[in-house]
Amino acid sequence: MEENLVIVESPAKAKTIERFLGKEFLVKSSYGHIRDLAKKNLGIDIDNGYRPHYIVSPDKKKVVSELKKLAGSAKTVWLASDEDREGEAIAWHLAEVLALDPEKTRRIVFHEITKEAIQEAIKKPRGINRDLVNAQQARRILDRLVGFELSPILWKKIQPSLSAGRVQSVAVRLLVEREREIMQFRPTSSFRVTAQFTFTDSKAKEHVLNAECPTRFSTLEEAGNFLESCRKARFTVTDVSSKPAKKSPAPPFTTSTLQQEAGRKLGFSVSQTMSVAQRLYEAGKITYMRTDSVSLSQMALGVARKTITGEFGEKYIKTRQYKTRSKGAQEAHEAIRPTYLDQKTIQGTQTEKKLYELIWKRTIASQMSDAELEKTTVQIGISGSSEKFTATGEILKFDGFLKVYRESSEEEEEARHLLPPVNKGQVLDPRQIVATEKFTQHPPRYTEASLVKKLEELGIGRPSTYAPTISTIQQRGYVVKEDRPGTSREYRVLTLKEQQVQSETRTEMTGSEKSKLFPADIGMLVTDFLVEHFADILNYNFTATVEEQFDEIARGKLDWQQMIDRFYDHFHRKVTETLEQSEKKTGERFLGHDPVSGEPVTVKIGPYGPMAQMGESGGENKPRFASMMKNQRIETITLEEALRLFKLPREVGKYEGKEVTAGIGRYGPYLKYDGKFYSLNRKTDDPLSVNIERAIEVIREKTEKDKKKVITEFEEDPNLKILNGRWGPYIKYGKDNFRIPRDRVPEELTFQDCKEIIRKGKSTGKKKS
DNA sequence: CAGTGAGCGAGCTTCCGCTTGACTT
Repeated sequence: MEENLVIVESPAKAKTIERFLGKEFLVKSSYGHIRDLAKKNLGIDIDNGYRPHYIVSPDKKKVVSELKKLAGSAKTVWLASDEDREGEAIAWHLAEVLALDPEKTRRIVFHEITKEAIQEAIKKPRGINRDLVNAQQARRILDRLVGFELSPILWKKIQPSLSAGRVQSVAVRLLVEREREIMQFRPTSSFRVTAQFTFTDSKAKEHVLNAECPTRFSTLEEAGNFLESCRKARFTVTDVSSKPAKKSPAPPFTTSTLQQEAGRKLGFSVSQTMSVAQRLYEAGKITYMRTDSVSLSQMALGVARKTITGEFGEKYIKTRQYKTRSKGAQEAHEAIRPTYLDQKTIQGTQTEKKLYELIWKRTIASQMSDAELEKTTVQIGISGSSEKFTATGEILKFDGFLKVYRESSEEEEEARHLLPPVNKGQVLDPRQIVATEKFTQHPPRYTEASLVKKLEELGIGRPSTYAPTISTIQQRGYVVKEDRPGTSREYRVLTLKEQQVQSETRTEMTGSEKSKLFPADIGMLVTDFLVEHFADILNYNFTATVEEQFDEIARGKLDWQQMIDRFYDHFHRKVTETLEQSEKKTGERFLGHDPVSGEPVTVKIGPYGPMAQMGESGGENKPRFASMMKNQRIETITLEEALRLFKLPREVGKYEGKEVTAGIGRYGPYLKYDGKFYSLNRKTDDPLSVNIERAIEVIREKTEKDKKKVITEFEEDPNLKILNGRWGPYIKYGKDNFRIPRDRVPEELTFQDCKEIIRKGKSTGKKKS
């Protein structure tokens, strides 16, 4: 029996700490929260002071019973969960569920995982901070109330299975509003003039100097006039000035900045970054990856100094301690850094290595000297004109941290080079002067990582929820992540060369997008609905406002039930009102009349997604319906595009004497042949124009695949089959599926074998909550 | 992997934040 049981949140942390504490200490993990509100009937007794009804989460039953046993036999139980609101609540739930005797229970916290810090913590135990626990309960209850009262309104008024919440609904709103800005955006153009000059120095060496006119000309005519005025002009250097500049490194990684940089530099998605980081953490290579803190431990700072001295020398060192500036940060952990900073690389997969090296570089760079630059500006006068040209250059005097790490924004900057040695008074020869038409850009669409950044700035969501939030809004269909091709656009160019001005038109690609988040129709509809009825919750400051109140609760200045009551009173009234009064929302938009029948054509969200309708329900003729295509949007589809949809399903041709038709169904575009359905490729096949050759190809491919799908069929019972599925072979019996034991060969199973497996094994399907 | 249509039925869906494996129809 162990004298002492220490409980932390993460098993990897438990392993490390156990090494520091010695034999009398057994360190175990709770795997995060062990209890949560019951899912049935809200899990909150509203009439009894919002009393929460907690139950042990099904997947935590095992952990809890093990901890209970160990706690019973230990002399002292040390609750060492994180020092933030959630951590305090975990400690409290543990004390409750394990029925810990207060006499033998101690609450401790440490900020670094080092032997000293932990031993220090053991010397200074305290009790559980009930105010902090209450702040967490208020947070939890508020989120449950909002989520479980808003979502059912959406099921009734818009579509089943939709969801709304304090965090996700605001995330979608950000995307919807940005998309609307982009839709309304009209680019304007102006002309940018650049010049290439040459001159020879005293040693008769020729140099090239690139310069730009700071004035933008709004029309082709103005740009032309300017070039005309340059035709016979003299160009003289009127001023050369230099000034020093500095660049400082970025702070070490937090969850959010790691996600951003891994996205930009390595092309990782937010969830990919987190799972690679998790593996690095579990292998002991990096510190905890869900953190909002930018601070480094004293120990880490020391090792950083040593490593930098060894790698680059003394003058590259500048020890810095960063302070977090993001709202609502709780800083229970360190920044994300390598556990051993003297390890520049590690063993592992390619992705693990890449992410580790990124973290190493960022951490080391944060402790290095500023880069020193010299910025030079050259002014060039034009005779007979008040306009001028300027040339700028940058020289790196001392690289400092840039030796190891550049933020992506710095990388993207044009590589500025050294200017040629010009002096004031130097006369320049114009080789060519070019006026190019440039268009203004619409505001950028969000990527996964830039959305996380925005949420963090607004104080919405936590490091542990950024990745899940991003996937939830995609799963609900509110948002899609995709690439979109650009369109070509013409732009005009004027070139002055050898005293001649020439005009031409060129084309460029514009507006192409890669891995961007686009709101779908349902996301726009739900957002509009929520903003209309629950403006306060959809407000970007809602979280910040309630966070202030949670903080007051944590400081013992506000009663949590009072706070919730004040919120719920107003909120619930709005809920009832909306359920009673608001109409079902379909986002219907009228497009025009069908030129053939004269029937009205509308688009809206139907029970199976966005659809077009011709004719009115309840009118003389039954209305016709057609699903919209994946790339069409209710807000932007035209009458012509909608009319084309009604041409489906259409006959494609004949194959072996039987008719092949094409249409769009619930699961995308399809072919129908001989009573069976064949999916078309969403991206490359268009059911409106697909030809019979392609159709036959699709049908043949599918037939081939289906042949391989069935491994065995039984005469004894046609309901029983051995099939090849997504996760390998399995047994299908009626509606239920069964796994095949690992030691059996699927091809050799007999009817009796299968019956046996079915009898023994319970279905792998449907899980109970 | 399967399923391809426009409201009968019965009952379910849903939130945010902590944390990892188990194992998907």
